[in-house]
Formats: sequence, structure tokens, C-alpha cells
Amino acid sequence: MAIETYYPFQEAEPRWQKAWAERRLFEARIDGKRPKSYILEQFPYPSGKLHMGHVRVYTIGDAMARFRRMQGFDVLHPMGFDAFGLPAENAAIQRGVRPADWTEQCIDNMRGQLNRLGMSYDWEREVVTCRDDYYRWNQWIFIKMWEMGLVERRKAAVNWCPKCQTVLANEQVINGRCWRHEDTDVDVRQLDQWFLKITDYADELLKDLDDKLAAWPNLVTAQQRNWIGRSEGALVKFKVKETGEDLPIFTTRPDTLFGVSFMVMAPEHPKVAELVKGKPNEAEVKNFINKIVLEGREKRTDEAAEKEGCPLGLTAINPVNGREVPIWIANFVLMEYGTGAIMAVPAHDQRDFEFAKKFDIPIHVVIQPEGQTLDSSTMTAAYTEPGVMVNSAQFDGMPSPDAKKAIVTWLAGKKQGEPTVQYRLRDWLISRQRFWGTPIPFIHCEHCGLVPVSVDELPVKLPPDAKFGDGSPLAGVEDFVNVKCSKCGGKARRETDTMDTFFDSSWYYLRYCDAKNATLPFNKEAQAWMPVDLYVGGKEHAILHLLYSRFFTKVLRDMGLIKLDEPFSRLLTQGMVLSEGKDPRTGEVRFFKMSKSIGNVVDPSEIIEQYGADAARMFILFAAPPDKDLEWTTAGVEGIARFMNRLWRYVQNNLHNLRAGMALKSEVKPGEAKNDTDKALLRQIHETTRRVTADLAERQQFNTAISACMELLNALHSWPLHENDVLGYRLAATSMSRLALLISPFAPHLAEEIWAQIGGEGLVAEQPWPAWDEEALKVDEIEIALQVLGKVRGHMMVGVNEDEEAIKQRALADEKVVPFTQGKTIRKVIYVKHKLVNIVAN
RNA sequence: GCCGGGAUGGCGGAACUGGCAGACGCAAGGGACUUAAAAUCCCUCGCCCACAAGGCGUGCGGGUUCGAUUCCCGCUCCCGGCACCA
Repeated sequence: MAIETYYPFQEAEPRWQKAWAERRLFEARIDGKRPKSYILEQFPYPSGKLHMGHVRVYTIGDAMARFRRMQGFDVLHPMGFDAFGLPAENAAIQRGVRPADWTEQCIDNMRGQLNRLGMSYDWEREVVTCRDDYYRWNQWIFIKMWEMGLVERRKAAVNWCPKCQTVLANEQVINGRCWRHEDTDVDVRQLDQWFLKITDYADELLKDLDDKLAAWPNLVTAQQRNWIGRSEGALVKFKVKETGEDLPIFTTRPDTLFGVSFMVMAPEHPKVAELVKGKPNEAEVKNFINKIVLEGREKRTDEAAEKEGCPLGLTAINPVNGREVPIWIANFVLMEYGTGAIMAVPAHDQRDFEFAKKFDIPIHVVIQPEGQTLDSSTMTAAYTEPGVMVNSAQFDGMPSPDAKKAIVTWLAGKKQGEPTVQYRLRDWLISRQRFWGTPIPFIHCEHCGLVPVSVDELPVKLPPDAKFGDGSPLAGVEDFVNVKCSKCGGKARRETDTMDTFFDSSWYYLRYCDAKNATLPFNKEAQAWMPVDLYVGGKEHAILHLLYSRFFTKVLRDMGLIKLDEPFSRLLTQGMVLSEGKDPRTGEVRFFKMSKSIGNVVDPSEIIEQYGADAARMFILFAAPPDKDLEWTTAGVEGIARFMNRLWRYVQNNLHNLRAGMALKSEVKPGEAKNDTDKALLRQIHETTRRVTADLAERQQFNTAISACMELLNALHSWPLHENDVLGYRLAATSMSRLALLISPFAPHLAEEIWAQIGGEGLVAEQPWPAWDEEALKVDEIEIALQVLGKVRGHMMVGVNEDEEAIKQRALADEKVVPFTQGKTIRKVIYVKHKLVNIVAN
């Protein structure tokens, strides 16, 4: 008689959450006797409530943390909040609340939601970046970086977002627009700003991508490699004929030096104004510069943009052959890269070619392709491939790749050039003209200039209130701004910029290891826990957060705080959560990233209420592999809820037998199962254990792990549980207790509920992970496929130890096989052990 | 243009080292139970062929192999990143 009930998740889930919290099962301890595992997910910005994307990352991380804990690892699985940032400040402006109050309220709400999902965090180590017990260490690290020479305040052309009312880092500018405001072009402004010299670490950041981050997705390492943008080339000294001064250029093509026919400087190049000062064309040049600068960076760096140029009326001397060439300024040359000046070889560079054609500048061919002769008067595009050197004095006849090195060596001997490496990566602009961030711990003294705040005066606390409106909010807080110089005691002003919030998130993973340390940002415990063994987060941080964190780790290492080169040994970038929606423009119905404008947002709270936290977790893990986008469907969630109920119902309907079996406290051993159905079930129990373990440990492939559990339940359903049969009780109990343990990383509440019902001891969360027995996986006979010419024609049972020759003979005589071999010559018979026989006959 | 990733039934996906393509789930269809519905249970479910036997089938075209979703060569299309970086 079947009992129709539903798993009462509304009541059960909070009950188990309470049980875990009371037993403090998730508090991390490390003693060095057991292996450690640091499982971390990117901490959220406290926006107010969780979205499905959060549920996905945190479920993935939680499943892994629970699995490792049961496996006997010392697990660190912490959570915190990336709490500084503009949205809180904007909320403060719009609602007239303090950013701190608003943020803390959001945090409370989100912490509650995370707990409601059953996440196994060690909240004792919570890190909240907007509290002064955290951000004081930002300031401490910043001052140490200053002492190491890694902090610079300098005037530079910087990106300004008019909506954010602050400057941005290069990494925060996407296609010339603000990363937060896709519709807002950033301006370029000349401002005094604070930079971290990440470029000092460019080489190591690049090298370690290959050497130490093999377990990162290619997508991420490739993007970082691209962003760092290493180019090998040479610095070559050209000379200005009229003034005699040196004008160095950077080139990756020293093999084309004999083909230079002009030189180009960036319009902003500081030497330009000097060079044309008092010259008749001064006004003309200045007009041109103004025009280009006004165009803005986005337009200028568009490859399709028309080449614009203006001659300076000056001459450069090419050091390789003494040839005198005109100097131009042009829109396509950037001040920030190389030396801000280039040599131009129209025959072998497409940009130079277009420029030369437009302004009628000579073209000199110096590299000929194999078996072809280029003619400068008939060329329609630059030839940029390798070839044979011509018109290049003693280098003629040399293959151009060889000439690259030879020419640089020759120039170096004459002190006219040297090999060099350039990076695309720029220093990290970290100052922001906003309130809700870590105050930069410096003062500006009228006498002493820039003075760091002494480390024992930290933290420099944010004032509780500020005047929001035009300009930097902190600048209007007089108590904050007016200070005495700590060096000379004279009048001074506090720095009113705050730090980019990416500073906060660049080292939070270290703080978790030693979250309450009041004398240092972190100490020895960090050495024991680090590196993070699995870091789960979104691809959108491929460059930003993940590059900055790598940089910080190397800096903190060089500061002597930790022995560590890379913070995250393994990275899992989870896909987005999509749901069905209607394209507002085309009306097309398909899956989109959840967004308000499309109206396809699914609220996790509603799902938890309707189906429970476990169903949400299970569906999210089951619907797609973790690194792929996931299509959220109600039917899918119902499917998973159906599975959980089936499991639940099996327990209810067989409660008596399961309890009786559990009470005997002994799992069925391989030799004990006698009949075929029992043997098959026992075998599947162990096979499932093996599959789930491998899927979690090696591949983080939760979808297949869950489907293995489904298969085991299906098998259990069709297995006949005979009443009054002790082996039967025990086998049922073995199956069900295993199932409870195996699904517990995914559906921890249901697992506990089942475990308790069948009479399991203690909590599932503190049980050891089950092992599989190779003996139980063994079978007496296996079905193999019979192929003729690679096509399956039938099947046959073979004994595991059956003689190969006997199998082949039986296969050749098989009634399904014979029609396909009749009248043909048997060329070969291939046997793949325990898989197939393939007969080659024609 | 350069770099990275994809393409498997109506759908999400599986196939781990070159060895039976389509596990598991969703949707769909049929049936049982029910006064009825829901729930549950059973069956079918890649395509062609009325059935069967058979043939075809993992984006396309070649190749290697006894055997290819998997390896190699050449394409197409889609997604993501970078891009006048000298």
C-alpha cells in the first residue's frame, strides 16, 4: 500500500539549518594532520537580495565544500561581502540614508538568504570590506606598497565617467564606455591620480599563466595574456636634424628599418609643442592637436577611422642609413604605448601604407616575398609577411626573421638602439573621487608635500556623513580634510580620494584565513590555508579581479607576508543563468540572461518558497555542467522536485524495512549477495559511489553525478524487496543510506531528513564519504557487441575470464553475424576485451 | 584581423583513454488507477521505410583506422574577448 506524501521542505529545511549551526559543523580548523581544502566563491556585492546567478555560484561552491568535508579534509569555506561601491552611495543620495546603514541592512538580508539555501559557511570568518576592521588593512597595505615604490601619484591622461563622477581604471573601460554605464562614453582628462605599478609585475604575471595556472580555463588565461600584451622589439634612436636631440621609437620590426620613409609622433607627445615653438606652422599644428584630442579616444582608436596627419616641418635622421625623413603627427599614434613616437615603413605596415598613400610619401620596399618582386609604385597593400632582405646594405639576402636580430645587435654595437620589451598593460589607476570606499591614507602638507599616514594612526576612518553633490564628497567634510602634518606639525589637507573597490577584493581571500587578526592583515594561518584550492566565479572578472588578485599576491609575497606566487590554484568560471523571455525589439522568444528589461527574472526566494532550497540547488546543478550557461525552466525544477519526492516516498513506503536494515549496522558486503538481482543492485550501489566521487573530485561535473543517483533510485525501485528477508532489509538500507550520503552535497536537507528517518546516527554532514569496493564492481559475465566491418550486428554474453579464441569462434558462429559474413573472406577478427568483437570480412 | 570556446534527437544534456551514439531529465504520445481531475505507476519516443528486415545519422567536405562524436587536413556558422599597441 503506497503512501502519497510530499517531502515537507518548508518545515524540514530550517530545522536542519538550525541543527548544523548548533553543532558548529562548518567552522574551519586546521591542524596539518589532515589534507586541507580551501573552497571559495567570489563574495557578493550587497545589493539587497540574491539573484539566480548568486544561487548558482554558491551552490557549486557549497557542494564542493560539503563533499571535501565528508572526504575528511579540513575545509575552509567562508563568506563575506564586497561592501564598498557606488550603488550604496547612489542609494544614499536617492533615499537620504547613510551608505553604511543601507549596506548593513542589505548584508543582513543576503546573509539570511544564503543560510536559507543551506550554505555551509564558517560565518565566524565573515569579511565585510566597508568596516574599518577590514579597510584599515587596505590602508596598511597601501602604505607598505608606497614604501616599496609601487604607489605613484602622477598627472596623466585618465578615463573619466561623467555618470560615476570619477576616474576609472583601464580595465573598467569597455569599448570606450564605462563598465557600469554601457551608454556612457568616458572622457579623457589630465588629472593628478594614484596608480599602483602593476606593470612592474607584467612579466611575472604573464609567465606564471603558463607555469602555474594550468588548471585555469584557457579562456581566462588567454584573455590575461592578451591584456598584458607583451611585444618583443627594439628601441631605436632617431635624431631630430634641426635640434640634434634624440627621438627614440619602439618597433617590433627592426628588419624594416631601411624602409623608413617618415616618422610619426603622437599629438600629445610633450616634445611636439617644444619642437614647433616659434615656428611659422605653430598655430596650424596646435589646431590639429586640438582637433584630434577633442575627437576622444574611442573614435581615435577605431581601426576604421580615417588617418589624419599634420607635418611638423622637421626632419628625422634614420640611424641605419642616415636617410632624412619628415616628422609628422597623426591621430593613429598613441602616447601611452612605446615612446609615443614611431618609425613609419609604408611598404611593410598597413597603417603606414594608408598614411603614405594619402599624403603622398615615398614607399621603399626592403623585404621581398620568396619568388616575387614587389614594386612600390604598384603595391595596393603593405607586405607584412617574412621574406628576403633587399635595399638594406649588408643585410641584403638575409631572411627577414634573422635580420631582426642582426640589425638590433648591429645598432646596439653603435649605441643607436637596443632590444626591449613592451607591454600593453598600464598601471592600475586606483583613486576614485567618491565617498563609499577606503580613504587613501595620505596627507598633503604645505611644507613636506605628500606624507603617508603613520601605520599606527590607522584606520583613517570614513566620516559617517558627507555632502553628496558635485565634486568629491569627502572634500566637503572639514573635520576630515583639515589635519596637521605628522612630520612637521604644519597645516595639511587629507587626501579626499578613496580607493577603487577592486583594491578591497584583491586580498580578501587572505583575510578569511585569519579574519580577526588585529595586528596584521593576516598571519601564519594564511600560509596553512592558502592557496585557494577551488575558486568559483564569473568570467566577467577574467581580467579585472583575477588579474589584480594575482598582482596583490605577488606584492604581498614580496612584502614578506606570505610565501605564495599564485592565490587560486584551480578556477571554475560558472556560466550564466538564462530564462525564457521576449526580445523587446524583435518580439522573438528565446533564452536570455535574466534582466528586468526583458522581464524574465526568476526570484530565488519564490523558488525556495515553492519548491525548497534543495530543489533549487539540485536543479541548478543538474541542468547544465557548471561552466556552461544554464536554461532555467519551471518544468525542469518540477522534474527535479519529482525525483526528490520519489526518493522521499520510497523511504516512507519502506520505512519499517529500512529501519530494520539500518539497525543491524552493517552494509551488505560483496560476497553476501546471492541472487542476480541482489548482486546487480549491490554492484550499482558501488558503481554509483564510484561515479559520484569521480565526478565531484576530478571534474566538478555535478549534472552527471546527480543522474547517477537518479539511476540508482530507478534501480532500487525495480528491485524486489522481499518481506521477512534480512539480507533484503540490509540491502535496502545499504542503498538508501548511500543515496542519502551521495546526494548530500547537492540536497543537504533532504539527505539529513532521510538519514534521520531510516535511523542513521548523527548528522549526514558529519559522516565520512562512502567508499566503493572494487570487489563489488566485479561481474561474472559481460555483454559485448558483435560487429562486422565496424557495424553492430548483434550482442553476446561472455565470461569475464573466457578465452579470447573461444569468444572469437562463438562470435563467428553467431546467428546475427553469419548473414553478413556468408560468402566472404574473413580477413581479421579483432577482440577488444570486455567490449566487442569486430569481424573484418569482404 | 588576432585569441579563446562551441555545433550531438522536439529541448537541456551524456558518451571519462579511438570501441555498442543519445545515459539522466524535460516535453510529447499511448495506457492503468480515478465518478473526474491532480498525483502516481507502466509503455513508446533520432530519421527513413505501414511492420519487419534493412538503410541513414554527432555542422559541412576529405583523410587516418578493423572501428572516428573523439585523431589529422580543409571549410561553414554561432558565442565570448581583444583590436590603428607600431
